[in-house]
Amino acid sequence: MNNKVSIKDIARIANVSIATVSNVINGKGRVSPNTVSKVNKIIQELQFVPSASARSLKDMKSHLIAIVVPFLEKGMLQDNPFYWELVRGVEGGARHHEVQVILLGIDENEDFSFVKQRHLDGLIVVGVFEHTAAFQKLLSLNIPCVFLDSHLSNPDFHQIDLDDEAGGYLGTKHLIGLGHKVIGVLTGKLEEGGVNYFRHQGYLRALRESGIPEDPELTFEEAPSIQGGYHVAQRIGSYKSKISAMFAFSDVSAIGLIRGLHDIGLSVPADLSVVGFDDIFYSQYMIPSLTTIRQDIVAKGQIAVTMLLDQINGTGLSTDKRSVKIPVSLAVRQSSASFKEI
Amino acid sequence: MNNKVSIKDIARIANVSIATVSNVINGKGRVSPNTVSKVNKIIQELQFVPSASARSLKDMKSHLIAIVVPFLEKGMLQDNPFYWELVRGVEGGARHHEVQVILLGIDENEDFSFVKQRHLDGLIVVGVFEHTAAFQKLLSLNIPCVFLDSHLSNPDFHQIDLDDEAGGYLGTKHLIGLGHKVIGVLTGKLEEGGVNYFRHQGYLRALRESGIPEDPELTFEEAPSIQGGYHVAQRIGSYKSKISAMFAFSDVSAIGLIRGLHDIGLSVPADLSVVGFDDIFYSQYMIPSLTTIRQDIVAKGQIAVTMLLDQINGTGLSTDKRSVKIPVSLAVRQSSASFKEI
DNA sequence: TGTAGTTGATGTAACGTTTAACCAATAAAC
DNA sequence: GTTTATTGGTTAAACGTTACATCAACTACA
Repeated sequence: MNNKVSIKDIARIANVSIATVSNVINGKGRVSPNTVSKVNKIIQELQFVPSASARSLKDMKSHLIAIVVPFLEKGMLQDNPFYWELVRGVEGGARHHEVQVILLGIDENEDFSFVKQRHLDGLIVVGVFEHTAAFQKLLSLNIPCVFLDSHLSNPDFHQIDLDDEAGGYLGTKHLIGLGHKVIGVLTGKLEEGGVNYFRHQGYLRALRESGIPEDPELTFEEAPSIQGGYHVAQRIGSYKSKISAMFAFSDVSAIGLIRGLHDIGLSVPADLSVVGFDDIFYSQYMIPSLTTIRQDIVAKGQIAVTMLLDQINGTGLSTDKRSVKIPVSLAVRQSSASFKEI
Repeated sequence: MNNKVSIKDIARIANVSIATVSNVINGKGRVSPNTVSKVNKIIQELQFVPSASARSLKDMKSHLIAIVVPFLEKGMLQDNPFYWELVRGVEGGARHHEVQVILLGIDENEDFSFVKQRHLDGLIVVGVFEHTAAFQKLLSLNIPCVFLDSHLSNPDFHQIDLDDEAGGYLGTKHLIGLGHKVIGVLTGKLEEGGVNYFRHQGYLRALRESGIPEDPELTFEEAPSIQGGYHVAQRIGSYKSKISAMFAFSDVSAIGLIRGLHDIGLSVPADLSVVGFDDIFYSQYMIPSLTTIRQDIVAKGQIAVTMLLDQINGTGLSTDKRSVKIPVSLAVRQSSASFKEI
């Protein structure tokens, strides 16, 4: 009843050509003020909305972007609120710029055919590292991308990264400052060039700086999930006498860790200090509230959209700001406390 | 370099007409096995992918669905992991059926023009109630919708609802069973016909059943956010002597509540019992772990996709299963305990 | 008075598909 | 040996836009 009205109908009713209608819609070409308002009125009345498919067929642009996030488990997006905050930022940013966002999970051998298929204007890619097959395929697509948390070495890529090394350093330094000497890290997978790698580098730097020798046994490469954290807690039980603090490279794993410790009778921060990473929204509401490395995730999503759109539209002084490094800060809360000899 | 290959190129190289190529792609029409394989080979080689815009221009289908969720704050999706779990379910379901998902936040006066514009095949709508302007506009779009948590009275609509009344009843009954008699509820907005309304009805039924008189002062209509919960805790402080248990109609508000109580020196469950609603992933890991009304949010998202696609494709025995009511269950954990006279 | 420029508008090709209508050749039926 | 089906394929129109080329009518200018 209402979805069949096209530019042709408008033209017929307004007694002008479709070209004129098109011009009115796009504010291009030359058309008299009278005609403009006449056409616009009819457009209003008929609730005409130009067809996106027809448009993209013409100009090969879709005004669609996608946020691409790798699966961790098979076929399911990661159950980490971090992504939701990111997505919220992206959605908000996109909404300002009148583009829409497709949400896409990918696994290692994604072929990205949907990109061509839908003529996607650009991609916001989260956590895809340089040496992966997925990354190579992404490059061969030859479309605007903004890489988040990917730490690409090539400065030509548009990317937004946290200062992960600084984050790792900051958290560790904080614990050292509290008197802790045996500090474990729950890193997640330590791929060279990945976020966890850099955080770990920061951790090592802080240790060196304070003359604390590195103990490889203190690095737990468990999955950065809530369950991962929980499991590590069990293993820490046996190190009880040694480890007095843990630095988890994500808030969710810190949460799992704290709960796991609780379940084996260790309480935070009395028995063990814990520092997280990300500052997801309820870190400050949990009990104990979580000391963590703070980043503004929502803002990150918003910036990503802006960068992507600059790139797509060729606007923006993109030459300078290809690579954005977001600073981190330390949010000191209740989960970390001074070292006390037991 | 690689994105300009069209059906025409395939046709030229294979020495057949574009119609034949189209037939091969869609498995329609009559075409000899030889030709099929010849064409397919070339498609492979050239990495041809049919253009979605051209397709939808023809058949007015986009193979795109949207998940529509109302803003709470202005212009930003709600910071509640509940939505992320839902979105994860939807993405997973959609992926199985080769459709893609657009994520859309709306405010009260959304005009939904993007639906026509993009020829969206269908919508998964979360928490839009019957009497709202948005709902009316949605109806006038005349496209397949599945409504989640909307409790529409008209049985013709495709909808998935929780048995919210039962949830409200279950949680309250649990607290009563523990000996609590003065039980507050943190409801969120109590619009008639909304989820909170039904949960509240369940609460009232449980009270009646146990001969406990309703006290309107015990119903806190604060925002169902983590901050909302936190604020209510302050107000409860003054009721301290009265209230011995709180039932929050979302896990996030329960989290805020517990934290708020903690900050005014009340601990859960020693001083007050708290029950939540939703069972988001974090609830079982927090300290104390949260007694809550459990629903499988991810599954809800998956079911929604299936229902929507049945409706779109006209497949499915949709006549029977227009309206799905999902059962709830009680997950008893640590945040609720027996009533003790102080 | 002719030339040039401007304004407002039109006609039409093109984008990449799908599909209905048509057709030639071969096989089957009587 | 003519009709009738079936097989394998082609042609061309249509979907809703945009953009280029064209044009008629004025206005300005020398």
